[in-house]
Amino acid sequence: MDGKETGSALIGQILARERKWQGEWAKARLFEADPDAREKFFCTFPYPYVNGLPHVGHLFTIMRVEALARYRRLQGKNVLFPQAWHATGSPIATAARRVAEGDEKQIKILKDMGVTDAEIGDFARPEHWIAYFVPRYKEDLSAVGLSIDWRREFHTTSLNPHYDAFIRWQFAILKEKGYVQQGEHPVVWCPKDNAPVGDHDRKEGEGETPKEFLWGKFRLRGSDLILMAGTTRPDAFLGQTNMWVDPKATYAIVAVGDEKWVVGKKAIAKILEQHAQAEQIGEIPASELVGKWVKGPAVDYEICVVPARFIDASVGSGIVYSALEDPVDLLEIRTLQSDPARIAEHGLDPEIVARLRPIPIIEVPGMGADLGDDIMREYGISSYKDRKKVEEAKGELNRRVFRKGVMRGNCGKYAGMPVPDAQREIIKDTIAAGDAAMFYELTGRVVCRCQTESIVKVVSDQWFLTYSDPEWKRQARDALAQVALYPEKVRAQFDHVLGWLGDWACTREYGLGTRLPWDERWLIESLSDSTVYMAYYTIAHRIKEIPPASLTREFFDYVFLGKGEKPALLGGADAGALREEFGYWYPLDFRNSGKDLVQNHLSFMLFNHCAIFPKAQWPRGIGVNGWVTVNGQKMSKSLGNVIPVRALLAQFGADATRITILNGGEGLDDPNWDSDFARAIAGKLDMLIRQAGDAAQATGGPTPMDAWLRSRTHAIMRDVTAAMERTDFRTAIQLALFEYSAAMRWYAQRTLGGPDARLLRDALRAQLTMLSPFVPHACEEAWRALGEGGFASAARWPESDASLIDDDEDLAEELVREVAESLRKGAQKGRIAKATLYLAADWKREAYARFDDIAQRTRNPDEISRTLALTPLGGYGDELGKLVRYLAKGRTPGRVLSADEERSRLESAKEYLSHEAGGAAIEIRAAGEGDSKKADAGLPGRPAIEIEQ
RNA sequence: GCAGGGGUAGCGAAGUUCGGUCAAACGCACAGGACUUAAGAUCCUGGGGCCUCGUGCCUUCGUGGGUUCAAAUCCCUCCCCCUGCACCA
Repeated sequence: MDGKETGSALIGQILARERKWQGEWAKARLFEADPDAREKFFCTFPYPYVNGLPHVGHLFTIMRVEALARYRRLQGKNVLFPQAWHATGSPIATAARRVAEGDEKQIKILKDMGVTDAEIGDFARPEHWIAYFVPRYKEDLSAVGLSIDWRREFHTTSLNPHYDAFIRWQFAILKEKGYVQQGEHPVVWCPKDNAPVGDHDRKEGEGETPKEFLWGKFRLRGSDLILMAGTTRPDAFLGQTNMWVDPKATYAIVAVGDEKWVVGKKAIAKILEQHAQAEQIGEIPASELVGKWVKGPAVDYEICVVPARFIDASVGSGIVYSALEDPVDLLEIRTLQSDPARIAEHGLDPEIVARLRPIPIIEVPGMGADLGDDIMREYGISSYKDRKKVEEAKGELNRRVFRKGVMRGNCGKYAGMPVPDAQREIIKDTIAAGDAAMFYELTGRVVCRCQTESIVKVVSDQWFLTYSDPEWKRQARDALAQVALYPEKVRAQFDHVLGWLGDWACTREYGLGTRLPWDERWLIESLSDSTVYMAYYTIAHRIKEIPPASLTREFFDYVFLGKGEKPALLGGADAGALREEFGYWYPLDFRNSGKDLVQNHLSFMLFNHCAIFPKAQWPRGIGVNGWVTVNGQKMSKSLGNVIPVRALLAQFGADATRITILNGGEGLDDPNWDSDFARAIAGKLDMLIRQAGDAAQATGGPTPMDAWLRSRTHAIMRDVTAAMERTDFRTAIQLALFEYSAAMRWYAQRTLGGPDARLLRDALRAQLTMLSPFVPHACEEAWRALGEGGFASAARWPESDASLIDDDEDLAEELVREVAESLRKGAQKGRIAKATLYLAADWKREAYARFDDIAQRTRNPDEISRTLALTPLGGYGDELGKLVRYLAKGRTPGRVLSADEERSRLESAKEYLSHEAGGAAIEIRAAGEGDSKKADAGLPGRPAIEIEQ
């Protein structure tokens, strides 16, 4: 039999064991949570999108919920851990359509997930994706041994009329409170399909989005024409000096509302797509504009229209305004100013042209008033022909202005504002004043699957959740203030997000989901139908028995808000029981997700709870974690290292998988899946079970080491408990598994195999209980081997008894450990006949104590020496100096044991020490006893050792 | 670019809040030893350099500076990695 087969036999055994315990738990209904007299704990993992199977990334996030759920259960809480499935949105619908179209790529994706040829056809129907993936997803999570109450399982969308009714209720309330409003919204649009082009529908240009451009209105003197100039720098309106036009172009005159806009001809289509009615009513050559005066936004003076070689009438609006700030503009105006022939040719007034120069409006620290000149000097630019340098300089200047710029005193109400703030304000003000309009450009080329190039279209009847609403934001901040965050560090990010979140387009035209109750043309978008559904879990198992026809506004109002009379239900269910159950479980105590959801889902959850529920029902805890890496590598489809959960289970079993993933990291760091660790841990778990069996057979009575083991294990229990409270599961595992086991080993060594049987079993029981959130199957097995009844998963979390924790015990064992180590080393060099231990002199102990005292205020070695020299210890001169130098290196001693304490500990450890020294005789002497040169060399906690061979 | 989080030994990862007990916990991997017929498991030991082997010296915590008697830890510069920047799950 080769190694491989042995391995697979072993894993078979492990899997069988795990299945057995999962069966036992189910039989005992251990995880089915119903309201009772106990304190409750309600925790969730966001329902996954069911277009695939769980992988190691999902596993980490859900395991954090699982570990906490099991921990709280052991603490005696009534824990609800439910799970449901998300099908809302377009990916499944799109993928199903592709299957219907026979798309090879899509079919291959399904086959890679184990779908057979015969089954493929079924996936043309979106609902089949739910029917297929939900049971398999559940199978995987069950095989992990998660303590989920599966009775409450459900899936989203209109395919589940109960949930559908719930979401319609939620939106009815949001609408009523004014949090859903219609407005304009730019979307990437296919002119041929006449439909939005989502990322999934693109042949080219994934991730490209519409970018804002403000078009400023520059009104022509003595005319009703308005020159439109696009800009990304509206702050520069305040320093505007002139207009640029393309001298060779002929511009279009377009009627927009009751205004006549002058734009490049290509811009007409853009106006049509992004604004209402527009009609070309004429045209005007650039030559008729050059030399004319216009009045632009945000200032009260007029500026002159000037030709520029770099302007292309087919880009943007075709017209640009200038503040003569950046190198491109500056170089252009200077070449014009030094070219009288060209000035004449365009019929410009040379004096006016000569007067054109920048108006400093922005202060950038470290730069002079003339930003353009400054940056050109820095880049050593002398001519516009230095194209590359000019572009670089322009970019750098823009960056500096945006990052560090502040509006100068001449900027009126914007004076003193950082540039980004000023931009925001100016956009708002100029649009409000009718002096500007917002337009969009794509950040890059987008091509629809139908081969047509996409454009930006402004949809005017899109529905929004108004997350920009100041009052709503204020409430969300309140909700954030009262929520516990794990880790607390993410609060900064949440703070930022709540401020930054704007209105959210919450409806879609295409996909799966719930129809907007008052405008059935629209589907509710997937991030918006999952914001308060945790409440639905509390009644999910009971609501299934109620006919959908009974799920009215009044029903949900009563159950979730306690409003109105108890409604009578079809089918005889009692709405009062649902109301009670909701009241018992809500609010949510813990929700955990990856850090990517902070900026949408988790923040939305806070907002929507504020909108719908009273403060007492707002979420209490949010956990956030990093992104899993696999054996140190980033996980990605292209690297092919996205490991499905089922593959991990098959290779390592549930327990090893569970503990490995949680041991991979904590906090916001990206956790790492370490296959080597997973392989190694399986053996350790078996050992735990064997140890439990051995402990059950042990018969010994009390030993001198018992106080130490109690102290040590209770200290670890205390620390594990603290780590669990912080959801620092990695720390908890390190302590409960490795530190705790190390303590047990030391105890075994020191008692030379004769442990106190009761203490040993107590200690082991506590360890198994602490480990059961991580490796529950092995713990159950060990639990029974230990002779315990019931389940480790239903045991009582060990409570640390502070009165048993004695730091002196550790100190004393440290001493033994130190001596034993020296003896072992000595014994390696040759047989030891006798070892004599010389304890430290009392003056050294006093020096340690005084050093410790002084170190409270200073660690400066000179100062400490000087202070100590003034005490009676000063008489030890050089020796004292050496000691201080040694201690000042950083070894702050803290407490030291007395000579008597050291002596008695070493006496009681004599047998052990002798054993470690290969049977040598051990003698313990006071400092200076006898005439060995080692006699005075002992230090507190470190006796000098004289070895005779 | 902006916001947030990171960069410590072959690898993973503590330590950074409050500067000094940090050549750096713990684990994995590796090496040596014990046990064993052997392998595995288990247990013990070791892992920057130097030697006078110690209460020794030197060198290290992304880079380069600074503050301090003392910096992985505080301040500044730069480089690199992760997440998000929206209507998408």
